[in-house]
Amino acid sequence: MIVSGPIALIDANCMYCSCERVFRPSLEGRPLVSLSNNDGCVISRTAEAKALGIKMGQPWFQIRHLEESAGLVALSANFELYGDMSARMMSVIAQFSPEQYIYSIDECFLGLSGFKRDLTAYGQEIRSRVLQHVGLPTCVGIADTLTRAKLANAVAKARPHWNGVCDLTVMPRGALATLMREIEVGDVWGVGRRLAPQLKAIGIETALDLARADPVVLGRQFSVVLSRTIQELRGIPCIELEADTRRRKQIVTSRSFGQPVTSLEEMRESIVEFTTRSAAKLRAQASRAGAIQVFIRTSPFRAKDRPYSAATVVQLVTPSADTKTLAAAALRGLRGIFRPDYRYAKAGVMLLDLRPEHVEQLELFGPSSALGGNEDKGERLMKAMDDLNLRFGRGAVKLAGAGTKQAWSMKQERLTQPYTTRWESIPIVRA
DNA sequence: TCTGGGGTCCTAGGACCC
DNA sequence: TCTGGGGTCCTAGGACCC
Repeated sequence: MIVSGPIALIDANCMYCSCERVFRPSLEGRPLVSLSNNDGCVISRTAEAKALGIKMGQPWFQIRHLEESAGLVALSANFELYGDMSARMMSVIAQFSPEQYIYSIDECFLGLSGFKRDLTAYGQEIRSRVLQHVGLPTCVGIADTLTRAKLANAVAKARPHWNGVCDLTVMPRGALATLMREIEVGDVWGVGRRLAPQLKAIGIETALDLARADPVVLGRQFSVVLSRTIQELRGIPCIELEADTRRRKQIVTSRSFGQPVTSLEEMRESIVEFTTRSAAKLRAQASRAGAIQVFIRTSPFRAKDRPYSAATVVQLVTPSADTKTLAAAALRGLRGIFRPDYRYAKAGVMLLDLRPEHVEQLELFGPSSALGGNEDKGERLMKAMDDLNLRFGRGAVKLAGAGTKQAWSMKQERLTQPYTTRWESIPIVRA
């Protein structure tokens, strides 16, 4: 979708931290970070935290001292809250265009072709309505290609005098060139930390340098992805967004453990748990998996531990969305790769070869649902499990194999309430 | 002591086919 | 000294994104 005409990219400012501030206004103006699972590292930071020199992805233990010395506040990531706030934000933004593409939890593209109006003013309207209805601050970038819209958004965010909206479609060529000369090549969407130094080595330092480079030559030297980025920077659209984003091509559930796992018993529990979660996501998108991958590994950061990392893919005879079937396959895979006497730091499962549930390839040998197998009963059981877990919270009903103690589960010592999704957590304001 | 999780796309190379 | 050529499919790994 979104093939031509102006595109807006709307993106929440430090989304996770802003969500927390909505429900704890006292955090306004203070340095605040949101921590990844296991309270491992920083995944969102406010301007005040950034000013303290805190980097994206920085390990928490390295900056912990700033709590005392600089009044830093750190909270465990509360994805239940952020997901719900995201849905609210997206539905407000959807009121502004029939063409919306949700790109991630905190940003979406809007198609604005045919809009005969001042787009900068329109961007301001979007910002103020999202702020009023959801409480989240946003920035808006407008341009003729996705890559330029990303660039415009970054400018709107970084430079206060734009007041949160930057529209490149009305910018004179000379001014645009000047702007692009001020942006490092590594900050261009699609140029990551591997590519950036290589480009700089051949004299391409800024977004403008990249826009003026030869897409054919660089395409050959690096990749077609980069040549598309160049075209997009020049204002020629060539990156397509898929209309159907809801149906994933693979589903992963993995976690770092709160404490090292050494026993097969505990590892089996975690694998059943991860499979359970993946299978629920699979059913929610009405798909089945043709294969499941299991992976386990020790910590890459602990020099004292002997390193070990392994993965294996187990093919299913018939594609399935049944938690029991998938868990059995995952445990078979685990048996093949598990080695005793290692301190495992992380494990996960990945559902692969996904296909819509109504497309069924019958098994050549053996029973199948169409031939009077057990599938129907299993499907009803899964549906009942999903319904119960939706109503009473995830984990209300699960396989016994997932264990009840879950000593390996992650640390979340600074978790806030899911203010918008649980009755008992809804904030009550006393006058 | 303590370093996240979930995705997509592209490419190179091997297996296999005629 | 001699060793085909062209195609497809699959997988692992790399790069990128948020």
